[in-house]
Amino acid sequence: MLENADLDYLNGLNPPQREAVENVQGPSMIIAGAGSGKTRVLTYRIAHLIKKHNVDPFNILSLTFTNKAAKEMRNRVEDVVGTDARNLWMGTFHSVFSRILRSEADKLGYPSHFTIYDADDSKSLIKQIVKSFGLDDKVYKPNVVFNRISSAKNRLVSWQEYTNNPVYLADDTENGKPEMGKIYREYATRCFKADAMDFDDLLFNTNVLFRDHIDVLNKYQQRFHYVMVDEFQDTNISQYVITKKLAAVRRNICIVGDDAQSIYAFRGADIQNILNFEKDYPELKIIKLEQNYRSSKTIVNAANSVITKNKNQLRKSVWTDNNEGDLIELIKATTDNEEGKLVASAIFESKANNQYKNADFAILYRTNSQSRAMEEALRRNNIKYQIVGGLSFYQRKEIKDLLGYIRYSVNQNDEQALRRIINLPKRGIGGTSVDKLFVVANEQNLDLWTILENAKNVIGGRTATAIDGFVTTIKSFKLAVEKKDAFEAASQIAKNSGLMKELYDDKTIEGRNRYENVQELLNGIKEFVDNPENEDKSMSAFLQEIALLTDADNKDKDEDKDVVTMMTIHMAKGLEFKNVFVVGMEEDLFPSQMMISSRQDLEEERRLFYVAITRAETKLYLSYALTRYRFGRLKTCEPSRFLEEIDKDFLKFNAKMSSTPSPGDQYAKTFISTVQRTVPKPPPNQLFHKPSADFRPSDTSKLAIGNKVEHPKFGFGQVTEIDIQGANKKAHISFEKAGDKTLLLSFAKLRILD
DNA sequence: ACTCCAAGTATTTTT
DNA sequence: TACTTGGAGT
Repeated sequence: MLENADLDYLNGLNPPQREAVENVQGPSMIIAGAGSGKTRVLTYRIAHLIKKHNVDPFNILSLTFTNKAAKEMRNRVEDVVGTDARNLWMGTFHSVFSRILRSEADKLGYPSHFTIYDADDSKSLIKQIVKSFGLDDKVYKPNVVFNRISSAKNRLVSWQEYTNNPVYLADDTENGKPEMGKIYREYATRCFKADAMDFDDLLFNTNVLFRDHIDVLNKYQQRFHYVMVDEFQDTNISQYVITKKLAAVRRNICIVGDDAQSIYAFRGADIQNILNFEKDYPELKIIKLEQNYRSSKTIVNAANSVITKNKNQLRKSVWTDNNEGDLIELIKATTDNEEGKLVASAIFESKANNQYKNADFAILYRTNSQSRAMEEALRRNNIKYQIVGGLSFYQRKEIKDLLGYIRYSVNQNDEQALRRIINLPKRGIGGTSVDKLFVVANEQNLDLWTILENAKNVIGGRTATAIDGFVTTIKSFKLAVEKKDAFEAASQIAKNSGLMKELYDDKTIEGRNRYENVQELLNGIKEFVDNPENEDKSMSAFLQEIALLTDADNKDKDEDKDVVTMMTIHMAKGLEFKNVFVVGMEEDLFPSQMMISSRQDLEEERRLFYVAITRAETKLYLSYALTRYRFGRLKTCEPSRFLEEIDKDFLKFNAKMSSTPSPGDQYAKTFISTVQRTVPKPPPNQLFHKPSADFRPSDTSKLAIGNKVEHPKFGFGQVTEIDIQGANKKAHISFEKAGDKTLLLSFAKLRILD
């Protein structure tokens, strides 16, 4: 038996938390409200399994949403149970199952050193396919095609099923993209030929593996006695099926989630998974964690007042014992730049008044492009900051270039890597030649490497010589990668590929930066090799590891720095800050203009707002601008509808708002009175008109009385009058459903129909 | 084959 | 605005 002191960690838990920790046998579902101590519960639960129930860490599988969360949780478990925690199977779905796929790859016809295509690789491959099919890439936009394929895979629809299913074809035809199935097929085939899997394949192929190889499934079912899944609301069907199968024998599965924080439906996440879970496990134990330890009463209640506007949600009431706290401060700015200025000075003041550090502040926004104005203002005020996300380290050109060489040295079938590096640095192998090589490879059904080795048979003089040189280089790299550890091989590749020299010769500031970035990558590889926890020090092991890293995972180096953190709301999920600014609270920006056409999308957007609010511990600021630069043009903005959805009792207007009058100011005034009087919302048909697929704003300068028009929100209507007051041209339009409106032509988005 | 310039187009979120 | 793409010229 264990000493009581060993189970000390149980004492700090409230009753439902404690129940969640102690209830380890059988299936359980923990609905964890924001700030309810979820991570604590999860780590203690794992610790409890190890300490109280003597479970071997090797038999515990814990799946998280980000690498960062996994790392943090492992460390916290280690604090309780010691170094045993290192043997836990802990990581993201993608990283855990890519590891499993790596060791079982041969069963699927893949080599164990298969490449992982990132989204850029996937999209450029799609682009090439669309082009080779002679299709219009304005119709078959890489992004759209990629999302379609991705969502098929996430629902476990293979290209075979896709192309055989008339429903998909009908759907695609209706959308003007009847060739979608053929593209999916070609895409999947090309990935397979390249020994490559994209992100979705990692999960899709795990499903294939478990479906077609019962012995393999069995092995892992026996291995994982206990399965835990964090952020369950963000799982897609593919992930759901994997966990269900893994836990099918022992049924010791624990899922943790919060439907109110589901913000990845756009990527295939399905809240339905939570409901299905109840059906799959009738003996399911449901535990709700509803006490919030993070935020003030004001913040918790404000968040609640917002989320109740959503129709689709599980019943749950989050509450807190914390102080009332300050009111939520509303900041109105004239322009996006002024918004930055006001945020910076609010931070400056708050620091002075409350002895806060920079690290006590976070600025959250809907889109990465909003960081610019904030950055500038903070820099001018000498406030140190860091931006998390955006262009990640591994997405920089110089890094991708070197990784391209490394990837191709590991896997000569990696088509996308080859395309990137074959003429880099310039060696006289142009696009036409490369295309020709691909065509020949296809015709003779040979792999590209073979064609390259025998280039003389395919292509003339100079180019063939250049290709020979390239092949020789790669052969030496191939040898290095096979014989040496990752660091030695990478150093050799960096030097002998000519990439380093080219960067070194570039003496501009950006050039210096790029050179340093490559150095940093090499340092990273050195660290990887020197880390005793990594048994496999090969280049291909390193590639596997970094393919799934994101910017957020890399930032722990700077964690002790005293800086203001800026990031998108998506990236902020799971984090908390004393003071939070949510900026850009404007219609069409937040909620995003692409998310207002359906109830479901709007609800996801509202959950995103809920996530943003609940990041704050003591004080929340919401800001909006009346005008903002978008696509290089100044746009007039309306305050976000979400502002009206917060119970007015929790709001306070900032006294030092901009005094400069501006054309959009009327909107702010009407809005203020709206907030104070809680005026009824615009009728739903106004909000939920779905713009036609081909909606594109017309040039409204030619707009005339009698024109029929379409407006993205108001729907169809007819122009009844046009009046010009100075520079302002207004059109009176009678809409079929939304009634009569007067619109400023300088910013109304109208499509002229006749 | 490469370089440069003009024109076009895009900004939602990410493992 | 800022990046990518396509075309012309070398």
